[in-house]
Parts: sequence; C-alpha cells; structure tokens
Amino acid sequence: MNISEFAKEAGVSVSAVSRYFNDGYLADDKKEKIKAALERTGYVPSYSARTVRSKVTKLIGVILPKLSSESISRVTEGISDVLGKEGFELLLVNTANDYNREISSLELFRQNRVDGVILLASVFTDLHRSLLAKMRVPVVIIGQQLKGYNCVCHNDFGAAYSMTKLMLSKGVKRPALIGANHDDKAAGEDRRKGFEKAVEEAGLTVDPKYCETAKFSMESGYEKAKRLFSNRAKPDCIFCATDNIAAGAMLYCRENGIKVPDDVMIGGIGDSRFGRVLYVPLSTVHLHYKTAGIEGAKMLLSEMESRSQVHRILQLEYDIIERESTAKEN
Amino acid sequence: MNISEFAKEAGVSVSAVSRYFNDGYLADDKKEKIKAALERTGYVPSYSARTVRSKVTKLIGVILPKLSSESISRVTEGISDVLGKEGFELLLVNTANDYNREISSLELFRQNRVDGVILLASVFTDLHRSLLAKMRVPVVIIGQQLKGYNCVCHNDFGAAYSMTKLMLSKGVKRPALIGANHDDKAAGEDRRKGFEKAVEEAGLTVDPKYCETAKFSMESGYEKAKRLFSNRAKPDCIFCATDNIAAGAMLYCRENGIKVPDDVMIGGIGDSRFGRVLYVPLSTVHLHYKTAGIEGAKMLLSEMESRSQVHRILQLEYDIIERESTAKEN
DNA sequence: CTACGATATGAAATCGGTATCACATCCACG
DNA sequence: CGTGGATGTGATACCGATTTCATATCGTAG
Repeated sequence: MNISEFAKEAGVSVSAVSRYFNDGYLADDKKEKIKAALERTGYVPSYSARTVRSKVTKLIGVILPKLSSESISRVTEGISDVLGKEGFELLLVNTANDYNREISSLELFRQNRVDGVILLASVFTDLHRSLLAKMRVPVVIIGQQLKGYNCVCHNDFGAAYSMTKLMLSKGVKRPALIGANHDDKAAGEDRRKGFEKAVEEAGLTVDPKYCETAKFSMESGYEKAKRLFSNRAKPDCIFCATDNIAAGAMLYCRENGIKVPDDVMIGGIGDSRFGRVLYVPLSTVHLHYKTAGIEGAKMLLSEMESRSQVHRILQLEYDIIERESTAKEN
Repeated sequence: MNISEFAKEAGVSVSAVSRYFNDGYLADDKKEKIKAALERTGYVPSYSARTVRSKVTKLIGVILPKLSSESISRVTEGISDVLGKEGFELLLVNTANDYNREISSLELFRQNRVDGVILLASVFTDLHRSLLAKMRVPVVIIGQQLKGYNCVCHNDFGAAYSMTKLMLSKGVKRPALIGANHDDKAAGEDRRKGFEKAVEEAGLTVDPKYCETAKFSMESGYEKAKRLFSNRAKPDCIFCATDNIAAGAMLYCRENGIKVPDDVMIGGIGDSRFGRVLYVPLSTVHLHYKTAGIEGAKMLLSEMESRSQVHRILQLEYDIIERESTAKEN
C-alpha cells in the first residue's frame, strides 16, 4: 500500500497524509480520519521514498575496527545513547581491522546513505585522507586526531606516561613495554612515547630488547611477555598498551611462576571490567570511552545542524586506577 | 549530481548508466565512457532513489539488548561476517534492555527500511508477537525460541545442568544459584531449570534461600553472593547464570576471605575471555556465540532468497570448560 | 534467403513519497 | 469595509533512480 491508496482509504488527500506525518497544517478531523485508517490498514510510509525527495536519511554511519572489544563497544554505546534520542539509527560497519574495508565503507557512505559519519579508525593513510575529503556529510573521528575534522580523543601519551611513572616510582629498574602497532598513532605511538618519556625521566634507558609490539589480544600479550622473559636480565615492570595485553602477560607470569607484583609489576590502559577480578588485580588507566562516544555524537549533531567548517579537537583526560599489580615491593 | 546530469557528462543515455551499475547489456565503449566520467566527476548513485523502485535496501536490521556485552558482540561479529560478504550492511539498534525500544525498533523496521531482521530478544510479550506477525520481511531470532520463526539458540538447559552436575560430582552439599530474570526464557528460566534438575538428581533439594536472581553484571553478582553468604549455612557451591555474575561472586569471596574452590565452588556460563585470567580461573561453559551469529545470518539469507514459510530451530550445543574454580576439594 | 534468438539501446513510465504553488477561509486591525 | 497575516487545502511537479517497452542490429541455424 502506498500513500495514494492509503489517502483514498482514509478519505483525505495525499497531501494531508504527508502533512500528518511531517507536522504541517492539518485540521483535527482529518487527523482523526488518518489515525483511524492507520489502525485499520497498518500502513507505514516508505522511508526511502521520503529520502529521495527530502534528502534526510536519519541514519549515521559508524565505522568500527572491531565489534567484540570492550572499549569500542563502550564508545558505541555512548554514540547510540545520544543519537538514538535524536531519532537517528546507526548503520554499523565492522572493518575487522582491515582498512581496505574502512575505505570501502567510506565509499558506501558517500552514496547518500547517511546524514553523518563517525569513524573509529586506527590508522590514517593518504587514501583515507582523500576519501574523507570527498565526503559530503559531516564526519567525526573518535580515538585519533586528524586535522580538519572534529575529533574526540584520549590523552594517550599522558595515560601511558602516568602509568609508567607510577610503576617507576616504586623503585623498579628494568621497565619493559608491550605496545601496539606504531601505525596506530593513539594506542601505538602516543602510548609508547609516554612510556619512553617516563623511563627517561627516571634516568633509565629504553632498551629495544625490552620493547615488544603486540596485537590487541590476550594471546598476543601472552606471547610477547614470553619473549620479554627470554631476555637474560628479566624485566621487573611491564607497561602494556591495553588491559587485554596486560591480562595475557599476567597469564604468562602465572603459568611460569613469576610473581606479580613482587617479581614483575604490570600496568595496563583501558580500565576493562575484568581488571578488578584478575588473578592479580590490575593497575590500569581509566579512559572515558563512553564519554568519547557521547561527545563525538554531540559534535556530529551540532556539525549536521550548523554545517560550520570550524573543527575542534576534544581531548579527554584519564584517571589512574592503582591496584595490586603495581603494589610496592617489600 | 544526478543520473541524468551524469549521463549527459558521460555522453551516454540514462539507461546506459543504470545498466552500468546493475549488470545489464552494455557495449564496451559505453562502459569505458562511463568509467572515465566516473573518475572525473566522482558521481555515486543515490541509494534511496534506487530503493524506491527496486525495493532492495541491502540493509539488515539487528536488534540488540545491549552493545557492551562480550556474548552479544560475538554474536554480532558472526552476523556481520556473513552478511558483510553478501553486501549487506547492519542497521543496529541498541535497546538497552528496554523492551519498549524493541517494539519501536520493530515498528521502524516495518517502514521498508530493511530487507530482513535479526532479533536478539530477551523477553517475548504479546506485543512482540503481534508486531512480529506484522513484519513484511524475514525475521530470525537468536538466543531464544519462538514458534513460527527461524531461531538459533543455545542449549541453555543442558549447559546449566552439566555445569551444576560437574560441581555436585565433587561432593558439594549446599548448592546455590545466582540466576537471571525468569522472563528471559533462555538465560533465566532454562538455566535455572538445568540447575534444579542436576540438584534434584543428586538427591538434594533446591532451597529458595539459596536462589538469587541477578542482573547481567558483575556488580549484581557481587551483591547476590553477599546475600547468599548471609544465610546461616553457607553455600559450598554457586552456579551462576553468566560469567559476569560469577566474576562478581568471586570478587565477593576474595574480599571476604572465602576460598574458591575450597570453601565454595563457582561455575559460570559463557566462556568469557577473562575467565582464564580471573582471580581463580573460572569453570564455565562455552556457548557458540559467534557460530550463532553466523548460522542466524545464513538462515536469514536463505529465508530472504526463498521466502519459504518453513521455519526451523537450530540448537547449538556446548562445551564444558573445567578450571580451578571447581577443582576437587582435598 | 529468411527467421529467430541474443544482444543492445534510449524514451518514457514508474516507484512512493515531499515541496511548491495557487487558492480558500477566517479573524483582527486600522 | 478593505487589507493582511495565519491557517488550511489539494493538484501537481519533482526527487533520482529502475524497469518496461518498442525497436534495432547481428550472427547463425534451417
């Protein structure tokens, strides 16, 4: 059933029906007629037909590197809360860390399918930049910074710096790093730099043999911890770029009789829910993921409204959470 | 730029352009012309305009009770894997466990916005049923069973039964339950029944004082464990409906000097990633969440293709994972 | 040589809505 | 009493694609 069939059924004009759904001027008796016919027939207007003319999709494209990650799903939840209230739906794309798919999703979103885009990218290539420049709808980037776009990011450098410093303040001497891929500016590069700064400030040096790069998984953290402990002089402190990596490292320690924190301190970033209930409760850094989603969504809303070309970067701060995994040695 | 402007620019007819994007008969020289003009202009056809005529949205509506849950995001990942390969995108709705929003999402999806729906519901009310009956596109339900629909579900009863039995086989005498809301047939009712059956088979009785109902969170698990231990005779075994609840219970034990598994065994369901690295590694039951997503998506695809009215229920089995939290007492 | 199926083509109808436009009331104000 | 603003109305052009239809061309089987 389409609008004109329905209009006939309700005994009103097509225009009246359209106005009923939109907000236009309409006499009360017609509203009643339409409401009654709606109940009778179960008619619902077609969204795509509406979009052709009005251009409004009420859809926001969200590009995520993966779905089953605690931090990412918290961000998404924030986004969903804000945009849902405004009547927007999320068109979600899971790129599975494959940035060809990031590219193809951006292509997809150019097809007038969405009113705006939120991008949780890990890496920016030239292709990203050129494609982003071609987008005809507002774009907000969460988790990374890119000039010319509204961004919400975390103080990754500071978080890593503070966590490392916390451990070093307890007197450890051979700090190690299990970082993330350097191409990921936020979680990879910035956190590594934060670690390095803290180490250097403590008068120690960053030995490449004590720096590993892991994927964002427990398994990878486990493997990299194993490699760290194959060094002749064992590390007495490991800063991990994420809590997942830290959990993997801790598992390795447990299975190999290495005591946390007495033999080695372990610190992570992300404040995962499981940190509190780990084998040894994990010291970590709380990043405001949900807030990032909320603020990013708000930015997008205001950009869609004003279409202003002024872009800003919102950097969220962090909170150190100290638990047993970095408790003072006796 | 629209199709006719673009056709003029490319020096071909509108029909030729449409055929280029669809697959129709088209001479090679025209394909070349169009390809060249495409590069020059960056034209992309409008999806909604296409949809008006062709009815195909290439969108699948996915209704989730929450986003930041490990089990749910695994299911979603499976869905996304399968549907992504077939060129579908996901229109995600997070209902935040509010089933009014489940209802309104179903309403939304009736507006010709999606080609199919996947529903991860927790509860089925009459309103659900009547609305589902009105849907004009195929619907697949994951995690619950509903007659007349394609469903993928887990053997919740069996999983709970086996986990409880595992613990009882170690000689515990005062089993307790921290279950989920009874309205949730799968995670609430079925798991409770599995627990009860195992307890009764062991010649014990299910005392209501040892049965608590928690929300799906660690915090709630913690609170309910506290209540269980306020009984005069302490439980020596707690079956928890989810790993999150189990983690909360374990946290309570740890903070109160209750030894796991010596004082109390704890078992969960879900095989969360953190189970292995918990304070005491958690015995749990692996449910094939990702597989559920994959199979559900496949069902939906085949239902969209055949539009057959034959519905089936696929029940996935489970694997017991035994760890320290239920190790035999000495 | 003819007939026919396969391939190719562009004009025009169509999808189901919204936006515009011309026009009708009605009430208030000077 | 005339004017004008606010409200209300339906016919129709329009959005940007796809699909149909009538028609053309060509190779090949009979």
